[in-house]
This record gives sequence, structure tokens and C-alpha cells, in this order.
Amino acid sequence: MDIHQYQVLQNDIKRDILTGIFREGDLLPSENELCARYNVTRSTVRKALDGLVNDGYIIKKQGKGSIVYIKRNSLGLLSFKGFSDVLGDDKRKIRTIQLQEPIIIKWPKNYFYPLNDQELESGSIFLNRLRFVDDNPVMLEHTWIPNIALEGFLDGPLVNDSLFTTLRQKYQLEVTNVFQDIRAVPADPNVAGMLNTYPSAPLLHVYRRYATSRKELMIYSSLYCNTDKYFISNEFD
Amino acid sequence: MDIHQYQVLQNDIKRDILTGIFREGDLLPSENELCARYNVTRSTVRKALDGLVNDGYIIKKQGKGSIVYIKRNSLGLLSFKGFSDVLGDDKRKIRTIQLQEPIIIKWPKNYFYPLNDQELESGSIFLNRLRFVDDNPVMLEHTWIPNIALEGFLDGPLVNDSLFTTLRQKYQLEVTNVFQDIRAVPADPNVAGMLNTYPSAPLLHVYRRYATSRKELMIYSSLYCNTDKYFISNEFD
DNA sequence: GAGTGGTCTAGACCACCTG
DNA sequence: AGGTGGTCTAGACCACTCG
Repeated sequence: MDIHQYQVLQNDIKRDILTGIFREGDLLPSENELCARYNVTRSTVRKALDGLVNDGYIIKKQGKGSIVYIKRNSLGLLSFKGFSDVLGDDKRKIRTIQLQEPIIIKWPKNYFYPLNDQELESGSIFLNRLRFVDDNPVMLEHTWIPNIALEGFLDGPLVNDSLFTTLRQKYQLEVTNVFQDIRAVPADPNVAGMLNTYPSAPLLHVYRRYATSRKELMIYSSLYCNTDKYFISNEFD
Repeated sequence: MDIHQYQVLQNDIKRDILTGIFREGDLLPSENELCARYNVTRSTVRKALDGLVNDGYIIKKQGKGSIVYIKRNSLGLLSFKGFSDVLGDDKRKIRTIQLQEPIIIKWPKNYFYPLNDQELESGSIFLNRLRFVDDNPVMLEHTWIPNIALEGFLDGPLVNDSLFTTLRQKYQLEVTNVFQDIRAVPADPNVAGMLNTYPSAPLLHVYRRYATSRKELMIYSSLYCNTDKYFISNEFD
């Protein structure tokens, strides 16, 4: 299991981008410069950079250089867009409140995804949150996290009001993938009230299953969105 | 606008795969063999093959060769799922009909995405299609394709009833990315009729922008989905 | 015009697979 | 052992950007 020279170079640059030594918009050293520093030929440097382009760390411009450009991450997952944003790009103010304190509960019966025995036994941490964009309530989100090796989750608040940030910082857990099933449904009266719309108004209903860096840990969400004023945006690649 | 040697090689192989000269599981000629045939060096051949790996046409095995392997389609862009499928995995029968013959039209005023001058000048090829799952009409899709270097598009039918297959086979165009904006809207009476539901029923409305391997060519769609019986599924990674 | 990335040549040695 | 893809060297010329 050798480490190749292009991997060394690639890892060095990746580290420098992730630790902020190179920042978004910065130019990397030129290919010739990197050849000299690492004492390799240009095709080795180019192979390393090709990988970084592919992984979305940089883009290259002929005649200009290699530019640090951290790809808009997989979080097209949860971004909102006002109608006007389709043209412009002004920022939205996003806020999340917890409708109840996180608690540990048994899984609901007939859960929307089949669960394995370990998940069923351990119960789930349940979050009940409402998200606002520009002070309009737009998303009601119920989240269930299998209570597996997440000691102390209920002991403190969410870091930055964010579940994913909390999982990253307290448990070194990354969300690696998302599967979602999307429908349009009529609002039931309760949900309509919370999302500030009328009963039977069309709402987006999304079931989400997040895969994480811990293979056996999936996170489940069910969310209702009022898309009257805002789109939900997804970007793949 | 030169054509590079690696592109020639790439296109030749792509064509031979798409037309069935090379079939799934076949071994391509070895890199050295291709060097000899095309009178280029190995790094040119490898650059060509790297592209084919990236586009999902082949996989490579050290010591073995390059194997034709057409990647399972670009994921959940357009997959449906019945409620029962959340558990099982029985196949749905999918059918698409064209509500009108493809035509070349001017772009609608106030188009939902801003267009550049070249797109505006060239007009667009317009498709108006209705998709069925298990004989239920579930998706009404309007597609606009800038009429740029797509000679003969209207001359024949879609290959396999599929726009993407047509673009791939006739123009070597790959869809590389999708951006979508999703809302829930009440059905207007016309659309409701076509999707076999009632006026003001909640429908999914999706604006899609597809990026392709030809950088300046984007494809635009607006689609309405009746998600009464079927989900829309997305999978990222 | 100087510097950048894009393409390409003509070699070399290695790791891996198969007969 | 012979052939395959994987890595790498040491050059060359071109197209593009920018001061």
C-alpha cells in the first residue's frame, strides 16, 4: 500500500484548503511552481490537481491558474430560495426554533422506513423543529435519531442550532448521503396553523433518510414545507 | 475550435459502445493497441479513457483491461416510487407520450431562468410530454432545449422515447448535473385534467436546469407531478 | 511578452492478472 | 512470462489571461 506522489500533493493541498491556509478564491501555486516544490513533473502535478477538480476543491482557468472553490456542498439538501433569488442572490435570514426539548422516545408504530432490531431496541432521539426564513415559518421538521452511541446528546443544546454541526463536533459524525421521497400534500389543520397557511393548502412533504460516516447510523426526518414564498432547491452532481 | 486527439478517440469509443459494437462486459482494445491504431502516445489514450470512466462508460481493471460497463443511470433524477416500494422493490411500468410533436419556438417571455443572448437568438426546441406510471398519468413535463448545434433534432423520433438517450446517441451529449427548484402548488384545471386529479389538488412543481457536457448548452424543464400514488425519489451522493 | 493551464510525445518502471 | 493498466519523467508547443 504505497502512497503515490500525486496523492501526497493532493492531500497537502486538500489539507491547506480545509484548514484555511488557502481560502476560497485564492490562486494555488502554479503547476510549474508545484513541480519545483515537490520535485515532480508536470503530469504528476496535473494528475493531483485533476483529482481536486473532480472532488470539487478547485477549478482551473486557462491562462489564469487554479482557483480554490469549495463546491456548494451536498446541502442543496436544505436550501431555500425566494422567487427573486432566481435572478439575484441576496441572502435569506434563517432561524430555527425547537417546538419541544429533544427527548428519547420509542419509535412510532408503522414507521415510514423499516428499522432494524438494533434501531428498534435503542429507541430514538426525537427533535421537533420549526424553521423560519425571513421570519416566515416555512418548514416543520420531525427528526428521529437512533439512540446508538450518542451519550450526552440531550445534555446540552444544539451547537449553532444545528443538528449536523452538533453531530460533527460532539461525535465526529458526517452526513454522507441523503435519500428522499417527495410528495405534495394538502395541509392538515394543525400543520397549516404552524406554517401560517390555510387547511388543505398544498405543502411539500419530504421523507429523508440521511446516511452518516458511521455506517450503522441513519437519521430520519419527515418535513412539511410551505413553498408559497420559497422554493426548495437541490443541486446534484 | 480544434478537436483534440483524445476527443476523437473518446467519441469513437463512445459511439461504438452506444451503437453496440462494444457491448456490456466487452474488453476494449488495450491502451497500447489504441496507441498504435490512432498513432498517439499512451497518455493521450489514457486521457481519453479517463473521460469515459468519468462518464460511466467503462471501468478499468489493472492487469485486465478496460471493460465496457454502462453505469446504472444518473440516479434519482426521475424515479418514481409507489408507497409499497418503500419496503419492496417491484418494478413500475413507465411510459411517456408526446402531447405534441417537438417544435422550434421562441422562448416564452419572462422565462423562469435568465437566458443568455445566444440562447435567446437560437430559439428553443419545445417538448410537451406526459409520463405514466402503471398507466396512471403522473407527470406533465415541458422541456426547452436551446436550438444550438442540434441539427436534425426534429427529423426523427426520440430514441427509446428518451430525450437523454437521443442527445447521447445523436449528439454525444451527456447530462452532467441538475439544479432544481421544488414547490407544492394547487393544480390548475387544465393540468388537473391531464393528471387525472381535481382542480386545486396539491401538485409538485419542479423547475429543472440540466447542465450538459457541452458547457454552453443547458436544458430546461418545468414539470408537474401528481404525487397522490407515487413519490418522487432522489438519491444524492 | 511573460506566465498560466491544455495538449501531446517518447520513453521508463511497477503492480496486477492470466495462461 | 507476457500483457495489462498505474505511475512517473523530461521534454515540447499551443491557447489563453493580464499587466
